[in-house]
Amino acid sequence: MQQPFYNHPKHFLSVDCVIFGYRESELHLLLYNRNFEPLKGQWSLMGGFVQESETVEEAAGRILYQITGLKDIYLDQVQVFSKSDRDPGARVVSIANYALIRMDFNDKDLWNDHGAVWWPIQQLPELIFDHRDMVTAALEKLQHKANYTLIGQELLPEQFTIIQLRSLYEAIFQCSLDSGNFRKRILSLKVLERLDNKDKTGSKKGAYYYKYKTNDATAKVDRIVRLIL
Amino acid sequence: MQQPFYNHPKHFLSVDCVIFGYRESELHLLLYNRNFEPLKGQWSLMGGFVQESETVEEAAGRILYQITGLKDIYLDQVQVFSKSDRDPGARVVSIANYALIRMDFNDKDLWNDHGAVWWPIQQLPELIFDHRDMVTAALEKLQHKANYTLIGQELLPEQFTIIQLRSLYEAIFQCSLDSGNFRKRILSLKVLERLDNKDKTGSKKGAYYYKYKTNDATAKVDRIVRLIL
DNA sequence: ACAAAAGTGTTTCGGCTACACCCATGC
DNA sequence: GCATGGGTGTAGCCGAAACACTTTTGT
Repeated sequence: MQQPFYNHPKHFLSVDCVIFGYRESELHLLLYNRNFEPLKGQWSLMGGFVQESETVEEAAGRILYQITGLKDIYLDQVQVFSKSDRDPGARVVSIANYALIRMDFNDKDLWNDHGAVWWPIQQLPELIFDHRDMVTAALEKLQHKANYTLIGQELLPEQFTIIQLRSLYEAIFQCSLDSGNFRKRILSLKVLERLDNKDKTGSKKGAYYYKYKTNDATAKVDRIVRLIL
Repeated sequence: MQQPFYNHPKHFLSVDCVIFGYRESELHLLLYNRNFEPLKGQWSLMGGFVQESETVEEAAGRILYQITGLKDIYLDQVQVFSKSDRDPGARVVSIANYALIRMDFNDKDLWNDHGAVWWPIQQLPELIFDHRDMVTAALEKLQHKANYTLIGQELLPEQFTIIQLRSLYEAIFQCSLDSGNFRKRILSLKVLERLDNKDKTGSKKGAYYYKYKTNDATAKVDRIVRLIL
């Protein structure tokens, strides 16, 4: 069955990143406008080729760093896309990843230089190749993650209110959640710590800020949102 | 950021298959004994290289066909493994997949020729490279799938009893499940159909055989086993 | 009749839902 | 005071867990 290496073909390997951000009760994606041929002017995910000595994860991190100037971004593998005609230029096998970043914590100049623009996820432009499928698969994976770990550290500011967290969940799952029940469920996980200051922008009373307690916020929990009814 | 294709390296791309089977209340893996150097005589997952014109899924299907003689095997992508030193022979990026097959439905000669042997998952031999990590990741993915769809079509015979199905779930999740509650939960999904014949091997009374109703057995359901307590 | 496994019923408990209600504050 | 959003309380319901109980049949 097996043959020596040199009898087998080699492939271009690329990494495409579905970069999620959150602002004003809506999920956003960071897309970029291709400033080179082919398909110049069209919208695409951030991507690049895997180099000789790096892992897929390192390649994705490198690409994110080039565009955002940020290191240690949360990254998760989604799926391999390998249809041989997916990229008309050449046979390229691509590994889709998704990343979570705080939209405010970024160097605007850097991504402006790259032609990167945040798009609300409900109104995405047309994307090249199979990038739209990558977005769909990445969103599913994000939903799953959000359901089994308390997400938000990566997408929200250091301090956030329970209301902001609920809005984030509503944006991720595209459904409305009962405010009282959501609060109780989240607080029962005991991973958030209430701070003394309040966010007064939303009301006169003000809403307490919370932050993640320790770094054990990655602890797995039973599902937060019941998806199938 | 982007450069033309020809400035980027190409990579060997392989596919490794974690092949699950089920027999006698235990999950098994189909492993093979390398009959070629390097590492001749050591145990490994089934694998092979992705060819020029095939997708990753096709490559995995082809490899499974070579070993089992079966087509249309259930296959699911697990994860990409890309550490540059994972295969000491060369830099090979590998995509782990898992497959589900019925252990009885197979051509023994075919896999004997390939040096393939079923191992109970509790007593696996040492595996080469990072194949052990692949098994772990595949099992997690299988657990997730089994929790959200009624699995078994791929692993059990056409006809099976609820008791067999429960044993399968106990093998997958490595825990014991209350027999009455499991039965009620499964039947409430309304995807199984009771047949008129019984399995008399386990008791004098006999246990009714069931089979999957239509092909909508892939319907998603709320979690069957609560994992986090 | 008895044993043993298959299958059903029943009780209890906890958590989730829905919604009503209190709280704090700026105007 | 009262409108507004933040936050808490609660009754009811549903499903899951635990386990007792019934059924079937070979010996």
